Amino acid sequence: METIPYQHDEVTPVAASTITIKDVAALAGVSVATASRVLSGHPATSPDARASVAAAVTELDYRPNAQARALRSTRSDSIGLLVSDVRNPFFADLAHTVEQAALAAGYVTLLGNANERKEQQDRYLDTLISRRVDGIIVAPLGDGSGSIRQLITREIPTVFVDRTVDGLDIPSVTTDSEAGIRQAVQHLAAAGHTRIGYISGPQATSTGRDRFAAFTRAVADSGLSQDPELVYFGDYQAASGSAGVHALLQLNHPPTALLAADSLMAVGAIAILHKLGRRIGTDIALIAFDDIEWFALLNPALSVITHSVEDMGRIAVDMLLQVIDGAQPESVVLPSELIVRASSSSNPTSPASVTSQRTN
Amino acid sequence: METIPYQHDEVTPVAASTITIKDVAALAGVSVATASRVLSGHPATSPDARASVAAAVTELDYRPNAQARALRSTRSDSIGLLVSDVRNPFFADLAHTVEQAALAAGYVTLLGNANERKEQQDRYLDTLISRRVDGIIVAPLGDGSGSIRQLITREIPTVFVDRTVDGLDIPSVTTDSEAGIRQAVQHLAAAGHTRIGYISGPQATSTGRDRFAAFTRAVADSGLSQDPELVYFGDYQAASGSAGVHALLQLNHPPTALLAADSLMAVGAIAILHKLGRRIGTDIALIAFDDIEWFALLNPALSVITHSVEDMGRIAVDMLLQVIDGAQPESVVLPSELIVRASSSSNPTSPASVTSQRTN
DNA sequence: CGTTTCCATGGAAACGATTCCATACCAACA
DNA sequence: TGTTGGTATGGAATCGTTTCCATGGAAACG
Repeated sequence: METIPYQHDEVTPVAASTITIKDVAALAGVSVATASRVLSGHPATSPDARASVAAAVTELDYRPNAQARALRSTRSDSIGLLVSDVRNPFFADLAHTVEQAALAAGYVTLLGNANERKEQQDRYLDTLISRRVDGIIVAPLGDGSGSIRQLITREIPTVFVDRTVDGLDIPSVTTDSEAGIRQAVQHLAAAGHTRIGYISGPQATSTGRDRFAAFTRAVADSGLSQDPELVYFGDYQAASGSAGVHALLQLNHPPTALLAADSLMAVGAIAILHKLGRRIGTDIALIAFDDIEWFALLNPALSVITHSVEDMGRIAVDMLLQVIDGAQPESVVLPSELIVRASSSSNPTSPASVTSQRTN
Repeated sequence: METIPYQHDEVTPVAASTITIKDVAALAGVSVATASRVLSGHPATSPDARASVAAAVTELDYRPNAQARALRSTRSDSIGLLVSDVRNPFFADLAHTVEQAALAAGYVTLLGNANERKEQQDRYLDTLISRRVDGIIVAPLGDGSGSIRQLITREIPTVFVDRTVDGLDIPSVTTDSEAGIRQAVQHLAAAGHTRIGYISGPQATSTGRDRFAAFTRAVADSGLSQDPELVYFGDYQAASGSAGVHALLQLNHPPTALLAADSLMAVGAIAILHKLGRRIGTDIALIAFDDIEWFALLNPALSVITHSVEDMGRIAVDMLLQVIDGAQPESVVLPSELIVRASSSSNPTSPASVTSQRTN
């Protein structure tokens, strides 16, 4: 691809490998100290100094070195956001909200991706700590072991988001899965389902445990089958959703309805149900935790348990700023709610789900 | 939420507000210089020194200050990735691939989100430059004005990804849209469509321009209608996909097939087509640029023009590492290809698309 | 045994900002 | 006029590293 090399069609500084505040001060005819004061908006500066420094800055096209500034002032004006999986639309949305909210407050966001793996989480935590970010928002994974403990020992401002870690006293903003899951189970029970298959998240995450516990309670309270075989433990990734459906449909008494604990596993579930020729909303009911924009575009539209990712991100940033300021904000629990669409409209008398069909 | 305060159930360093290399050196009984050499793997160190420093490091749980290191060594071991929109699954996947590839090469990735807006792109570029990242991968927006010019004047290692900017001599990895779009148009022409509506990306992006040009050429070469009214200019966001469908269907001679220039606009298009009761693949054909995993799960499954985001991310990181090492890699152009699914199986004789239906 | 070579080491100077402290100036007051 | 007080300024220390340079000792060579 031929491109025209850069042309000097306007006055640009020569070479300018590295321009420091010293150069600015020299050109402005003031000391480094004064230049620094002007640049950081210190009140004790004369109009003269402000003018000449400003002129020098634009002429030299000076950009302060954030490293040096952070080293001396112990603030980096950056926060870290550690999510479990950027490809999960829920976390992509969260990243977007957090990043925008942080930017508005004058912080840049460093995004890390744990890939649902503890060692990657630890690696990124170490990196973020090493870079001396001013605070960290993390959707944690695992128990309190490993690098996560340093958040406490080093007193690094931290907020947990979506998930928590038992035994760590860190403010969090999470979702109350209980309400949404209860509504979903009751909704399915009302349609006559007695055997609901549950594709659970990993028990190494608090959401995995909480949602599973909520499901267990709801099933018991509604008098439905508590057959442990109806629960498949996945890992919040699409492939495990497929595997879960596969396993559950092979049971002697397969479920007539399915509840997937997150959106990616729901995607996996839908994919394999399509492949097996099971009609969602007709042969089998399906509800997913997490609302994704295009879930409503599926045919049939997917019933979901929704919770506000915008609120979660915004509040998390808000809380983190408070922690950075030395406050100790209360943890926040956001509501969840069932949205009924066509995918959960089937009832258990549909023909295809009565007999168990072996698939390979 | 009651949690048990952190317990000292193992030997942990006291308080440890900030542990520097000086503390490590003191405990190890060596000088700071030696400690530094051991830590950075300098060959000129004795086994004794290595052992005692290593012991001190673990005992104190020392983490080097990345700011200070970067300040002195002018390397930050970090790269910046500036994408147009994290919520776009294509860029989420790209972010994931880039981040993993960079991590493998020992770099952390700072993710910025331009939100398809030039001022946010400039803001993030300034920030990344300020933080002295070792290199930048950016899916650029707009012309060569604003902060983007600094990438050249400051000689910052940069690679363009997905998009380019005219007149800037920077290596890039992009997709050859031509082939895929030509296949799509020919496929639709073969089914008898003569009026294809095109929901274009913004002309401020190179992909927006390239794909539009490719569409125009393909339509001309296939002898189809070149009516300029059949083109709607969107902004790569979902809402503009809806707006585009709305506008195109209101024409006196509405199109019988639609081609959307990216996945988000396709999502918007699908949403409004559902709402209007137009059956995709029956009343109207639809093809989208960008393949997203769940596009195949839609009913009818969506025909797409696919290109490999994994290759793109991997190659971009690879090229950036080369540029950082002082090389000048050649730009890479990846292929695109049509995948035919059910959404483009309709032909123009379907009833609903013959008359123009006013909608509001 | 004397000289050269090599290697491990420590002192100290950077890196580029912020910030403490002392100073010089000017206005205001007694 | 002499003291006070406030304000703008510059010099210099500092943040936590890396790295240059000099040094000392041991090994290797003649």
